[in-house]
Amino acid sequence: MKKEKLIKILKEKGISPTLQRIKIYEYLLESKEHPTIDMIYKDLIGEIPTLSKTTIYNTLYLFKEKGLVQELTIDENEIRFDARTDLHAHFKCIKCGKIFDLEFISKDFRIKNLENYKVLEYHLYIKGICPDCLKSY
Amino acid sequence: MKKEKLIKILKEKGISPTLQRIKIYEYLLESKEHPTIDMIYKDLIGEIPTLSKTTIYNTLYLFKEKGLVQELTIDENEIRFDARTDLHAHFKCIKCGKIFDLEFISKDFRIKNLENYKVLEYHLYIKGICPDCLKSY
DNA sequence: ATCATTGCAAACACTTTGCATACGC
DNA sequence: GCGTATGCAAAGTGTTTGCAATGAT
Repeated sequence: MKKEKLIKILKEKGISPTLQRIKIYEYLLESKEHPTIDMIYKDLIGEIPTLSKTTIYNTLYLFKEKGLVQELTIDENEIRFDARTDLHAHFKCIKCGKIFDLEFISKDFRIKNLENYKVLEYHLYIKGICPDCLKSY
Repeated sequence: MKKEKLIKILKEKGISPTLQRIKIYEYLLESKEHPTIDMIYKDLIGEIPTLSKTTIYNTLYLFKEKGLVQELTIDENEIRFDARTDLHAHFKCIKCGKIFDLEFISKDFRIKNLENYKVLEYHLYIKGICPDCLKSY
């Protein structure tokens, strides 16, 4: 995605497009890995040598607040972020630790008494072994 | 549930029924709160004054390995455990932090290419505001 | 000059590890 | 007595906080 487009998206959400924010958002969009804070940090510190993890935390929680990213809690230890905010499922491989996006063909789950709750987020997490790890068994 | 029954269940799973393990399992079964390690610790330290968190960790991961409990990752900060291992959904209230069990009326979600993966666990997590917190708005 | 943003360093909180002690057959 | 279970203390890891420095208008 072009840098101008990214800046436009950030501005539309009311986020002032600083270098750090642009780079972090760009990274999230391009990475298909649902990166952790640490992954983002390690990959961007080359480009932005003064980058701190604090800024990444600040930025991602700001993005989340503005509805630009979603936070995943599929992982036991670390928080992960996803720039896709539409409804899709996530698969975590217990062998390699990777997290994959999965698409719904149909999603018709009805839940008892859910009308009494105010729903803000849905997360479907599936854990198991991914195709690659199954092969090398 | 009677203590004898608990001991029987533990033995059937190949877990030697020590006092700590019985109490922790009993607590999990009776609590509807999907407690964190800390909640278990605080509530049982009165009964078992020498109890340590290490033992609670050991015990719960042993239980998990034996299929007696499931681990929830709905929470950002803490791991929670649930003695119900059948498929049901979990709701986390972002106001009060409580976690509720929700029952499926129907669950027909089909996911693209899932046949390439080996599925071990499903988790449906919903976040929002619970009925009680909605009232006091 | 003022306000927002960044980022270092310290503090925190939860979890894991190492190892010595205690328990049970 | 020997293997298992327990639990203290220390270390480890991810996250949050306080605050000073920087940057933008």
